[in-house]
Amino acid sequence: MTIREVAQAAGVSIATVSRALNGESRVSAATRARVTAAAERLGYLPNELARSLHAGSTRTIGLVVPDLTNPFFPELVQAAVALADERGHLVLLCPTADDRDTAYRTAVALRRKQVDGVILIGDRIGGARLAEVLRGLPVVTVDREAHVPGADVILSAHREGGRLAVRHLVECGHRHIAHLAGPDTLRVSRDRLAGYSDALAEAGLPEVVLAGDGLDEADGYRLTGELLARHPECTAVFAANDMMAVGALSALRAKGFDVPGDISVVGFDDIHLAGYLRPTLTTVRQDTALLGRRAAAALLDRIGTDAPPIREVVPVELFVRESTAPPKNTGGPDAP
Amino acid sequence: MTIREVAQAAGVSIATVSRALNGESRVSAATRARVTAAAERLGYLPNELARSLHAGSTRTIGLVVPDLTNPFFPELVQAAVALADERGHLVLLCPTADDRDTAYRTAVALRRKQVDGVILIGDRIGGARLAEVLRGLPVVTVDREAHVPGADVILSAHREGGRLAVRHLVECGHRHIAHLAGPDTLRVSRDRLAGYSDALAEAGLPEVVLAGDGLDEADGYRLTGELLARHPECTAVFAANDMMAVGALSALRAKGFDVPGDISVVGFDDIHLAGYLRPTLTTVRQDTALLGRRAAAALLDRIGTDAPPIREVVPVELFVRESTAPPKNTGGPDAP
DNA sequence: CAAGGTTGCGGAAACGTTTCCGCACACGTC
DNA sequence: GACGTGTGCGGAAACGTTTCCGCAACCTTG
Repeated sequence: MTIREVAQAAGVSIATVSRALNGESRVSAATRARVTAAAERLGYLPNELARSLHAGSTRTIGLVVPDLTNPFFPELVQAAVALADERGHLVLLCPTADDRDTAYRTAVALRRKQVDGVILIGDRIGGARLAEVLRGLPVVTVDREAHVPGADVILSAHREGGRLAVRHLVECGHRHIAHLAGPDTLRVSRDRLAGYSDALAEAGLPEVVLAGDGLDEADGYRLTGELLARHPECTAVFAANDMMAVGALSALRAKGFDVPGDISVVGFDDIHLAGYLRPTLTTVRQDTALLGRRAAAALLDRIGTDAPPIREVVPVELFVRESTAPPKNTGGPDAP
Repeated sequence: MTIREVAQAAGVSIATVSRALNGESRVSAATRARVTAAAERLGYLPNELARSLHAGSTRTIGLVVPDLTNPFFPELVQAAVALADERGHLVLLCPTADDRDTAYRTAVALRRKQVDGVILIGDRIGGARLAEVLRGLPVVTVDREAHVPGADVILSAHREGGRLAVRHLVECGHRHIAHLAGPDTLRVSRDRLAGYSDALAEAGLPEVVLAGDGLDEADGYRLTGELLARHPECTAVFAANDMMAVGALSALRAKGFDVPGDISVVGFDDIHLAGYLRPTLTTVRQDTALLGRRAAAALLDRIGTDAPPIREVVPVELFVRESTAPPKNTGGPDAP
């Protein structure tokens, strides 16, 4: 079903069909009616390929995401796609398994498809080859500093989140607050640690940092064991993420500690599980949906215009639940 | 960077460039070397739009999914995209919010983009208009019977899953097993209910079915209250999904019942939470990744060929955890 | 050495749009 | 009545490929 058949059916030229259907001026009401009727009757749908080839724009963007299995990403992806849709763009979804080569291959494929722009999510991709193949294309990176020159950067306020979490513990009255840190190869780990340090510096309190190789439950469990052995004075723990906090809760339960009676625990991420644990977990939530929306909006704003790259930090929010309370012995500000 | 510039740089015609880069025969080794060198040097990437326009195939498929926020879908999507990638296809991701109009709009957009095929996921979409716009295009529907004529159908074994869950309870020795059903407007609810009935019929046991308006925690909580009031003889509950099972656990805890001591509970879906509840939840897991892989594979198999539509049921698996045990009073087969 | 086949390559058509340019015609104006 | 002005429309170019067809040169074969 091509424009030619519509033209024939309406008894006009293809140029006129195109003008009539695109709302262009310079076409009489009568012929426009005939053309739209014919198009309707034949079920004509313009071939977007041909349109794009001519126009040099596909109204399609690429979304490169490490791993949808990680619960952090689906909401972000959903929000980004929804915003793109609102603004008339489709999204090519490309999981990369957080792998540099795959990311490069993907970028090449996206370029060949002539996408109008690319959103890059994830910490572990980048590199000169990637930057090279993306050169000249609008790019937005999410949750990592750009290794692609000229890219917009949308970040979650990890550092501010760490500060919020620890400030909450300080305000509860805790004086010895430990941090179960993630690997310092990850920016998020470093930023959350920095926030922890900020808050303790503000309050003039000492730091106790235990760093793990990973960010999962096992790391949290193990580090908590070490913590109890080496720093018995601590009455509160800020874990670098919720899964480590889950491990911490298990370890504390195993050793007979009450949470939050003996020790308070704060996590980071607000995974779904957090509200179902016993006790429910105080944690910091990233606004993943907003992150996705802002990333897509930034990209679409940049397409067409040649605005300078922006850098935007999306706020996080502290959710106080059952796992934090004033310390029993020392007494917090609210204690008698 | 077009093929023309490469041709000029290599001192040959564009036809020769095309042949050289596509591994076609009929081009001498010397010129091929010159051409590939020039292409490499200039960083030439073929414009896939033009290729597709000519070839009538975009190597792109559409993936229409209700809602990525539902933890059922991301893994499925990931697997489908991964398989498509393996076979050289890209994926346009289209969330529909489970809405008929959006699904229709989406289908139109995909058709205009000339996708080679479409995977439709979700229960609530369909309709004559959708079928009309998709006519002639390879379509695979996942987890619902096709309302699109000629579509392949990939299903999870919901009925078999219900049967497995209830058979497990029967084998534990339960004689009064209730079902907390979902709304009968949903095929999954009906199928799981059917499996429940199958297993009880096999065992010659009576049915006790309470149906809710939805499938969430609140429904599970409310129905469990009714169940305890009206059917005190029941020692086991099969909930239509895990969230209802979570509600059931809460209700039972609230009324002072021990799980599995007094009452056993089985869910369906194996959501992440299931392994973290107290007690951990016995449940049936759909193989969402396999569902996604099979859907994508079926679609790609169908593109090009004109094989007849297939119908495939992907097996489910029972995960026995802490929430099920033989009944205390009556004694199961293992009881003294 | 002529005839026929093979090899390597270029010209040009085709895919389906959009849009520029130009043509014909009607209309108003001097 | 000649002349601009504006309106409505068609022809054709262009977007960047792939591929068909044809042409020249070479090789084989009798």
